[in-house]
Parts: sequence; structure tokens; C-alpha cells
Amino acid sequence: MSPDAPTTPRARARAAFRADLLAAARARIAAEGAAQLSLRALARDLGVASSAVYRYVESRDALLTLLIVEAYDEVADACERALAHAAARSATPGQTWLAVGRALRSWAVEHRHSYELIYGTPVPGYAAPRDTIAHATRVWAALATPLVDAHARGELGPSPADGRSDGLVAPLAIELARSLPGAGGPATAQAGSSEQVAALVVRSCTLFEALLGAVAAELFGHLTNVAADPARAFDITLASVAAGVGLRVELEG
Amino acid sequence: MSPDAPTTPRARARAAFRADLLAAARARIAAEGAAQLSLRALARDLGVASSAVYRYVESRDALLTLLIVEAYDEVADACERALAHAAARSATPGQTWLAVGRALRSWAVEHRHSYELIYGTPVPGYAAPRDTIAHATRVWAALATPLVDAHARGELGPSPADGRSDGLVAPLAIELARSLPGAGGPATAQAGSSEQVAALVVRSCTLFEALLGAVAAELFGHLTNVAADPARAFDITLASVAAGVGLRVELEG
DNA sequence: TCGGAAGCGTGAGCGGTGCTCTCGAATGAG
DNA sequence: CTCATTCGAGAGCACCGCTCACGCTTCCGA
Repeated sequence: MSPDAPTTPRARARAAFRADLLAAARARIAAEGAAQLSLRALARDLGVASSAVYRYVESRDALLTLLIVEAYDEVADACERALAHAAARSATPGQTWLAVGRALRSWAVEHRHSYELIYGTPVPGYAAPRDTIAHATRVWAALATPLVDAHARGELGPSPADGRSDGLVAPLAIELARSLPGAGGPATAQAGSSEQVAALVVRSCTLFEALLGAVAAELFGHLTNVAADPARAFDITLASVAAGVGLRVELEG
Repeated sequence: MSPDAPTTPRARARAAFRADLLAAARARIAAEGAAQLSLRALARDLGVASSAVYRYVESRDALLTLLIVEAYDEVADACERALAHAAARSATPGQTWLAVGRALRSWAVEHRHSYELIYGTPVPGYAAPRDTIAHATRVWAALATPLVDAHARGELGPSPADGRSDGLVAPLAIELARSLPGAGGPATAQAGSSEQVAALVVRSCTLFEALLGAVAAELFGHLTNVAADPARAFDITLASVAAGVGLRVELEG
């Protein structure tokens, strides 16, 4: 687990308390949301003076950063599990996209406040440290995999993005996309010109945005009194936006 | 303007102070965001004791509600202006959708914190009063207009939503959609069976969610280091999701 | 082995928040 | 002109993030 197991009693106690602190924070966020998270309340939960908390965490924002990274990893794990499961079933790219999207939605519904933490309104004076972006990228990579896979198979249909993607994507992002491991094997996406990669990145961003929008709309209540069956409506939305970027999704039923 | 102009000096002063209070709140929200809004700070801005503010506004949440309604109306106005302008140019439904989407994005970029207020993470213990939903509906209606228009013209292409929309939309929402004024004339959407209306509502929700997702992703920094030209990327996203629901968008260039 | 250094928890304290209440002054209706 | 209503001020309560000096405990190195 940990890179180095603490040996001295003091270090052991420190690690244990820190773990308790994080657990308490997770619990409070799950119960009340990140905005309500108070270090004083956490201190009370742990039966300790409020100032003692600052021995273990630099500030409230630092604690939130830790939990943000955890949340990114959790949702990325969920998406990658869905990806692996779909691959094991030899699912089509369309089915895989549906599975990944559903996984993200399920996680969001189940961990509503964690979802808000990472994809909701940014905390007021808070700027995401560099640490977080690597974890955030994992999610995007998982979402993009079905698209890249379909492209590799030559199954990708036309899209309004065709021929309009040059210069749209930052070079750094293209570099990053190239370095991603493909779904069907090692580095499927490496093949292709910069323009092809850019076109895929643009398409994947559209998918990413639409997916987050659909989840956010449902979670934040913009669909209450409209959608009678949110889960099915979500599937249709997934299929529709996929169709818009040339990815065919076969909806059963 | 006001339904009844205040005659007595006291009522006049009261209305004036209340207006000043709202103006100050708007300014602070634009500058620092809704989460930072503090009634004490507002009181300081106006040179008054903090308790005095409570003579004019029930609570912080009540003040936020007022500003939320205002924000909905602002963005709805912007969208409807874009709609009217497009109609005056005899724009195609696709061009109109692009114009409305751009209008919403522009407003969001320009009034970032107001956008967060209405479409971002809901305020912790805050539940939107009934008053707000009517105003929120205006925005959705504007966004749906190009779609309904295309349907009325018989220009709507196929979509994964086809034949899967029955039972997905709450009856109340169908009723509401039926009562909306159409774009090209009075109540275009009234024609059609419940199933046809439901299919349009499902499509419009997909558009709505994708649009909000695209704006949120850009505003909240999920595309930094990815999109080199956010405005153009946004257009392509709009066109892509529109294609997914059968609405053809002609992108120039 | 033992002394000093480092780590730790406590409690007071600063400035901030939302909100309530009382009190005296200003106001306006009858 | 009188008196009820309205208003602003200020104190106060409970909460927040965060800092700091203090004394106790633990550990490391000589």
C-alpha cells in the first residue's frame, strides 16, 4: 500500500490520525457537501482542539485538494473498470462509450458531493494545483478511449468537426493524447497525423462536455419535472451526442 | 417600470435603498462570486449597520433568490434577442441554434458568476423556490425553438431518440412544451402527437445539457491546456451535438 | 544514559460570517 | 399634535479559518 510503512510509533500515530482526519472529512463531505466542510467540525468529530488539525493539514484548501485528487481517482477507477469490463465482453465502441458514460453517471449519483467537488463550480478563491490535472486527465482518457477505438477500427462516421480541427487543440494536448495507451493495444492513437489526432481530441471534448452537462443537469435539478425516467433519458443523450461525433451507439430495446 | 410608483417619502426611500442594496449585491457578485457574498460587506458598502440590511431583505438566501431570478431573466433576454435577430435574418434553424448557443456562451463568459449562480453547483442548504422555475423555463424554451422550428419545416434528421421517447417525459413537461409559442408563428409545437412532442422535448434536453456542459467546461477550466481556440471549439461542439439530434448546422469557413 | 531538539495538543485570540434583539430616534397617519 | 409604526444602531450569540505561545511528550544523538 504505502510506499514506506512508518516504523517509529510517532510516525505511525501521525499517519493513523491523518487517515482518521481524511476519513472524517470524506464522511462530512458525503453527508453535507464540500462547501459546508469545516475544520472545526472535523476537530470536534475527532475529539481534538481545532488548532490541532493544522498539524496534519496545511489549510482547509489543502484538505480539499487531497479530497479532489481522491475523487478524480475514484471516478477514473470506475470508468476504467467499465472500460475493462466492456473490453472483456468484446463490446463495440458504441457499447463501450455507453458503459463508460453510465459508470460516470452512477458514480456521480452515488457520490454526489464528490462530483460537485471536481466538476461543479470551483471553490471561490481556490485554484487547482498542478497535482490535480494528471488525475483529471485519467477520466478524460477513459472517456475518449471508445472514440479512439472506433477510429482505429475505421468505424467512425462523419462529424461537423471534420476538417475544422486544425489549430483548435493546444500542441501540449496533442502530445498528451498521443501518449495515451489505446484501448485495443499499446498506443493505438499514436498512428495518425497531428490533424487526425486533433480531430479526435475535439470530438472527445464534445463527448466529455456533453456527458458532464447531462450529469450536472440531472444532479443539479435542471431536469426535475421534465425527465420521467432519468436513466433512460441519459442513455439517449449519450447515444445522441455520440452520433454527433460519428460514433454509432446501438441502444437495446 | 414598477407596477405602482411609491408616493410617500418613506416608501420612496425604502424602494431606493432596496434598489441600492440590490445594485451593490450585483456588483459584489460580479466581482467576487455569489459564494463570497456577505450581507455585512454589503452593509459596509452602503455605510449602514449590518442589522439594517435585514429590514430590506429577509436573509442572505432570499437576496440570492432575487439575483437568481434576475440572472435567469438576463440570460433568457440574451437568448431571445439572438432568436429574434436570427428570425429577422431568415436564418435556418441550424444557424439560429448556433446563434442562440453563442449568445448563451457570451453571456456566461461576460457574467461568469451569474452563470455559476444559476447553472453551477446549487448553494448548500438552498432550495430553489417555485418562482425561479418559470424564469428558468424561458431559457430552455429559447434553446428549443430552433429544434421545434426545424421539426415544423420537416428538416429534422434522424436521431437515436427516435422511437424511444415515450414515457420519458413527464406529462407536465409535455403540457408545458405544448404551450410554448413557436418560433415561426403562434404555437408551432402544438401540432403533433404526445409522442412527437415528447421526442422533441428529449432532443431539446440533449441540446440543453450539452450546451450547459460545454459552457461549464470552458468556464470552470476543464479545457485549459486543451482548447487553443475556445470560441471555435464551442461552435464545433454546438454543431456536433445538433447533428446528433438531427439538426443540421452549416458552419462557415 | 541523558539532555536537547523536535513534534504535539491546548486554549486564547483575531477578524470574519449570518442572524436576533433591544433601544432610541425619526416619521407619518389620524 | 399625538402616537403607533418604521427605521438604524449596536450589542450579542454561535459559527468559521487561522495563528500563536505554552507546556507536555517523544525521540535522536552524543
